[in-house]
Amino acid sequence: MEVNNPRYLHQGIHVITSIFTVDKGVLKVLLVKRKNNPYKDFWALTGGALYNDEDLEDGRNREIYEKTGLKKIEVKFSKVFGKKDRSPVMRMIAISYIGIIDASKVEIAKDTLKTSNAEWFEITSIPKLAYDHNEIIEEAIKTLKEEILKTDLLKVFFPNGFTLPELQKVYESILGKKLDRRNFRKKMLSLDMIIPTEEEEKFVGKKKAKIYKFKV
Amino acid sequence: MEVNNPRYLHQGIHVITSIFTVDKGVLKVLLVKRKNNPYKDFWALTGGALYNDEDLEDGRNREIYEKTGLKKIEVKFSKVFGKKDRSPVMRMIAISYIGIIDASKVEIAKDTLKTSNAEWFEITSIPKLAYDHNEIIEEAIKTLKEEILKTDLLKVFFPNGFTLPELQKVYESILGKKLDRRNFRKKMLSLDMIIPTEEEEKFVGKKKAKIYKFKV
DNA sequence: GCAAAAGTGTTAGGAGTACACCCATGC
DNA sequence: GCATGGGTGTACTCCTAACACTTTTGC
Repeated sequence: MEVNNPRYLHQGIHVITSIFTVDKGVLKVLLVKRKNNPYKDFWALTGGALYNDEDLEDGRNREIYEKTGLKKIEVKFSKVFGKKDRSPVMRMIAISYIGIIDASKVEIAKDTLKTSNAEWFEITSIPKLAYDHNEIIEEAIKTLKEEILKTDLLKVFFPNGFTLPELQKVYESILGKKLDRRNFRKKMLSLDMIIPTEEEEKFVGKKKAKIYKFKV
Repeated sequence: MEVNNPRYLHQGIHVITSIFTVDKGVLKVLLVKRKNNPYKDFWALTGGALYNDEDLEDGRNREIYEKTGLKKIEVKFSKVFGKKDRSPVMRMIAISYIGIIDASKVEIAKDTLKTSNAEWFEITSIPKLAYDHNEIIEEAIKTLKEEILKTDLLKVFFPNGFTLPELQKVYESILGKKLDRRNFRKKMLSLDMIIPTEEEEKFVGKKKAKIYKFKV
């Protein structure tokens, strides 16, 4: 490879994570406000340019940390975006991931080196974003809906266990549709992903539900 | 983004396609022999570095063309490879795709600007390849097995239609296992991907099989 | 006793898998 | 008539989806 061929110069890799949460039954995505050009003062997904001395996964985690203060987020790959003009500065490829956290349990840094704000936006009211991030979010939402049916991504909401009705509400919020209680229960138990505990809910003005946990 | 931050410099994107074929019931992958460093005289998958003035898909097609003379290959995305040291020259991310062609119907250029040879290798006897291409092929084979069950990638073998036993043999070669004739037929017909024609096989010393075509 | 939410079982349809026999052809 | 390979049907299992009644609790 002729490193100095001008056609190879000035290329980079964006590592971008669509971080979701469910807040009072509503699916939201975390957006940060950019301090710098390009797209100064635009809202954007968390992410940025990969360094040339770090693995892809490390760069992604670093970007999440730098722009939100969050560490150790479990993510899944979503898609690659490679239009030549997707960045106005230079040629950037984007590798897109999804993650999900419990917004009520974490503190998001609102003012960082590169961001002046951070907010949770309902996915039905996302503003015009920097770069092609609107398109990236759309694909990320599709990936999210597929992944929660195959993995235990949602365990972040229930570090101390959950009742099946609670879990079902989170699924319904993300999938955007009602599920049948009996079928949901059957499905979850058949996936071999959760186990019942001896505990029950407390202090509720109704029948107490049994508490489950995700398997380790 | 500070374009001149040294940590952003010298990065590039490999666009790599594992091109498969089935030849006399054996799954093979196309490898080319490199003329230049790094990995001079090593066998490698078809692919190379993306230019900074072309879309990802265009770069992938250009690389296939430059290294094999092939045009218009339909491909599917496989995986991203992002270890920081996967190239000894500079930091390169690899975007990996799969494709499949009928080796008997195309002429592969054996001597190009960057390659001194091109051969079909059985996937059970692949040599030590350039870069991390051995790992990329392994993942590509997984992707291939998934995709042929969901898409009409195999239509390249049958431009003039096919009988179900013929099609089944190709599936068996790729999946590496025998399939039940009755179940295969049911599955194929239920996928709504093929349609029967009025024709039959000719000149065979046995019962004539009906000829099918892939839907447009 | 009543409102609120949890828990439970059955049935029907579709997909996958396993398996055995008859049919058309060329020799 | 026999060897070769094509064509077909049935039964079982599993998963999905639709659907209604009973139980526990707090007030």
